[in-house]
Amino acid sequence: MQVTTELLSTFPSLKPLPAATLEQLARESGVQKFARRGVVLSAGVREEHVCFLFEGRLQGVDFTIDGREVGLYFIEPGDFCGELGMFDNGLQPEFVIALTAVVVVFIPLDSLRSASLEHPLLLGKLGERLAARVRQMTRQRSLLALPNISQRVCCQLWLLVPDRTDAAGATGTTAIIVNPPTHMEIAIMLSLSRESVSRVFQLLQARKIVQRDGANLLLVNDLTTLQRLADGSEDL
Amino acid sequence: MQVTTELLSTFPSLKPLPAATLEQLARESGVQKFARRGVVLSAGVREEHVCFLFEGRLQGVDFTIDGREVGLYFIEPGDFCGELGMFDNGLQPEFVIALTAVVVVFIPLDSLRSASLEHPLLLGKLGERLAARVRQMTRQRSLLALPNISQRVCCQLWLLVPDRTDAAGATGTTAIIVNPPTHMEIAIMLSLSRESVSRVFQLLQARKIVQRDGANLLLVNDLTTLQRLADGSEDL
DNA sequence: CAGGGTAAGTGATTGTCGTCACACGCCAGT
DNA sequence: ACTGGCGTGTGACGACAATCACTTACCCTG
Repeated sequence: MQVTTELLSTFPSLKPLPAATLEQLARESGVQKFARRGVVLSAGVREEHVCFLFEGRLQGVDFTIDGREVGLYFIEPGDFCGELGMFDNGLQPEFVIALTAVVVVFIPLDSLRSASLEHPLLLGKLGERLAARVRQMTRQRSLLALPNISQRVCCQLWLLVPDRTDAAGATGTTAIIVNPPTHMEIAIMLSLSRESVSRVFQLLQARKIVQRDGANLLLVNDLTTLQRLADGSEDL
Repeated sequence: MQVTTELLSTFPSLKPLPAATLEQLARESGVQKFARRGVVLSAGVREEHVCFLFEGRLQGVDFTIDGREVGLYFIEPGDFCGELGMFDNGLQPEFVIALTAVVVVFIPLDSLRSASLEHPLLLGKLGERLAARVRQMTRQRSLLALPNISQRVCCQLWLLVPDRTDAAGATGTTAIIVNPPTHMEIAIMLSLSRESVSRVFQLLQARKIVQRDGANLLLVNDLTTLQRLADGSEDL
């Protein structure tokens, strides 16, 4: 399908590029749709494109030797993935799959490489993204070391809260998580069983800390307590 | 302490740089020694240096909210850490501590930045390093999801084997790990208790798969079986 | 409206791993 | 030679999370 410069400039990392460069990129790129559970990038192969997410939600996943699914990170619209190939010649380390129906733009690594030669800014953006990945993975790694399972779930939930601030009370005590991950998705992010996640959610709902609102809305009624549960100063 | 260009050129990432650049870097850098357990880089602060390891061994560690230590990666001589600051303006995400007495060279971010403006190669090296970090963390993450504890330990052990190849038998069946991590260090890498690691090692030693040789040498007598244990085709 | 797929809730059971408590050997320092 | 610290080995015990096996609810889609 045809890619327009307008489409490309919806992506924050590409927007600063001059029109001519965007046109060049647009010519060499392609749009693609995937259904839920579709495999957008495959692990173990040399992916020759960076994948920009226009619509929907992606997840980076890996698999253990014994076939267990492992959740790594989420990708939201406007963000991208598969940028590792820009930095070395290795293989794509993880799968990227569609959590919902998605629309993505594939830009060839080569095109981005030549674009970034003229516009180091672009390379900078890619570097920032990679650095953010490392930070996110480090945070997630310490989550996994929490021996208390409820705390782990609460921490993850806390990380899903949009624009949380460190000062708990200051921000008001309620928030909304749109399109929250399913229990299963949370479970594989935290190396837990789905049932365990489900049971933690039962407790959270019983204490009115969170509350479902339809299929794709999760209300966090008591941010303060959630944070206290997350940082371990309170037990569920 | 004074840094010489000879010292800097022992580092593979810096060696390709022209002499003039190395001299400039040398003038702005410093050597420092740390005792075992010394804190080389601190999490949560803006580190203004990249840290090149000349001698000894470093480990990246983080801490959970409840104070548990989390092992992230090892740094061997010739390699470096703290390069995240080159890519964004964020804080150092993890601690880097000395596992043995170490000698490190601190090069200011600013110096590296100006050097990399003239020599994009250097930036490339830093990018490769970052990409390698992401790959390593991804691999480690799937390790953590293994439900079987012995398999987890065996996998980690397998990763510690120098120049292992995928073809198990082809490489001969024995290897040597120099300065193997302590049980405790392995435990925090895998989010296990020290005792559990100890017990797995007992089994491995009973089956003559590994064998200690003095304090700082671990012989892997049966690489083939170790690999089978690691990939789950055999149980301990 | 039936039917199938997916998400979620729940109880019973089992196995495992962390914790605690201790002992041992080794080495460096005084 | 005594000490203290550290790395390690080991048993007993209890807590707790995974697993299994259902059920329920909620959609799409035909």
